[in-house]
Amino acid sequence: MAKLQLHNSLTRKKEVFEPINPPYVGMYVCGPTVSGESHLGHARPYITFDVVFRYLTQLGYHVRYVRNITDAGHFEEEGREAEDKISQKALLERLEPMELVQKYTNLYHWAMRQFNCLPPSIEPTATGHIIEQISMIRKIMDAGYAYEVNGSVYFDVKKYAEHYPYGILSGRKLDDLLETTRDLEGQEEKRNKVDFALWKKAPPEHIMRWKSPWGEGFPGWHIECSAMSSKYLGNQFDIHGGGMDLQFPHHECEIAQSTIALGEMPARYWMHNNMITINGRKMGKSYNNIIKLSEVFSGNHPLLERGYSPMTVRFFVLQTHYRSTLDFSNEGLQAAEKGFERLWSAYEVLKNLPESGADMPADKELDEQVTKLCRECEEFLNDDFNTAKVLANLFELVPIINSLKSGQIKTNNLQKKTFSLLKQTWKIYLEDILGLKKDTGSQDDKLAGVMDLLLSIRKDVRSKKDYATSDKIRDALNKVGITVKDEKDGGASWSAN
RNA sequence: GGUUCCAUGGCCGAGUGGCUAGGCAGAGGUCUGCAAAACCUUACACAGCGGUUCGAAUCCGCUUGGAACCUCCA
Repeated sequence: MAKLQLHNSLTRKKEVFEPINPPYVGMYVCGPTVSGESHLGHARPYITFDVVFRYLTQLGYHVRYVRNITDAGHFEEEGREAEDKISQKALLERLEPMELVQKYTNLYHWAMRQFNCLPPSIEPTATGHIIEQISMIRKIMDAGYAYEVNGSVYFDVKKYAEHYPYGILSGRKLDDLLETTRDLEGQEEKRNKVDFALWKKAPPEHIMRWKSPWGEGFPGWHIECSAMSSKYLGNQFDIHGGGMDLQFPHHECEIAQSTIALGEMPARYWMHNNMITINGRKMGKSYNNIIKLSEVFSGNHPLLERGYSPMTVRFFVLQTHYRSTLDFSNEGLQAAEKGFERLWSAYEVLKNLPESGADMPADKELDEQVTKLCRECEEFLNDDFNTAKVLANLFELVPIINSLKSGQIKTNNLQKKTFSLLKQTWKIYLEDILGLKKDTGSQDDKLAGVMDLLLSIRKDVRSKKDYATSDKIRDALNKVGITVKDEKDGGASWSAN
């Protein structure tokens, strides 16, 4: 079996994946800040790492997948809004901070279910781990790499960089940073502008606050991930994932914190997904170009021609390699929608084909082609999770599957084992690993019953060549969004959109 | 300004030296009462200029254009 290779941001190379304690794998992925609703850009890492989680599991690893919820709020450390994002918004919305956090956590979970993302093994919250964070800060202070000023604690980056490779992950050089970092307000307390906060003193109006050895305050921007990942996965674990925009400073700071407090780098493999762009520009609050997930689904947004289903979005994301940027467009989504529909209906056809095949394939070439296309899927995923290539192979199998159904390709053209390999491949890759599923339409049993009746009436009138009535039924159904397709054997199928 | 990355056919997107992924849209055909679907065939490409090589979308250099990070960010 080929080995799984993944691109390690730390070394900027593809490396063979070797877990620290096989068959166990620890994976930590930076989760959302639940101070607002998730947008399309957020969907990418969660879908990406869902596939990583699923594939590692498929390979037989016992994966502990930890994905945090940032509910303590990252404050805008340097200036402009020197206040906790969550509490600020809470005031505006006249909600309790935790009420707000709960609301958006629920929404986030809802969106993840829509995308068919498996829940992580542990989903720790920052507010639930204040003690762990404080204790980690203390270790860093004891080691002499952090200092307290006016009830806040900062990490001494300059000192750290004298002994450790600060910038190892992001390729930054401290000197460059010292030169180029802008002068912003609220920096006076720091010894150097590259220092970052481990603990922040809470101003009087700040609602979210906890007691600490340094007075009342709240944890700094980066410490929660270090504290929680080490608590649940150990000082060093296998994979740390997140968006590329977290590589610096967030993940670089995590490395510094863990190196001092725990004596080693937190993760061996770092994986970063690229951004979703819109008109070539990253989707983000500061660019004012975000489309919330609920808006994507409903189509209720000026940039959207209409809504797109969660599976369309998932498919759209998986058609691109996770380290490339993915540009949003209505055209792209609509192409994805059609493509996915075609792929999925072929899968349904395949599922309904009876197990068959010959002992010796009548068409050896075809048999080999099918086998190759199926087998390559594993190879592609092993090559840094190339979901795009897996989908391409499945698409290449679509005409073969459809022809098997229509009889243009006889089932004895394939070997029995090839036939079952084909079925297995689609089940495992499409459903289990890529995590795609049928879009849940509005169909219910009652509708299905009504449709059965209508189609059977229509079949009767067609047998009498009463095409006027036949077309009337089809046209009327079309108007309410139900498509009827006549099939060669005289039957008909329908689908609602 | 510093660091890093990208530039593929009408659109989206794989692809790290030779064997021209794939999807959507387009064209022609088969099937069909018609339609849809399906199936078959098919046009369209590697930003520009140099270089390395028997051979480059793929390696190197330059130019142009774009992006990300350096501020919260997936």
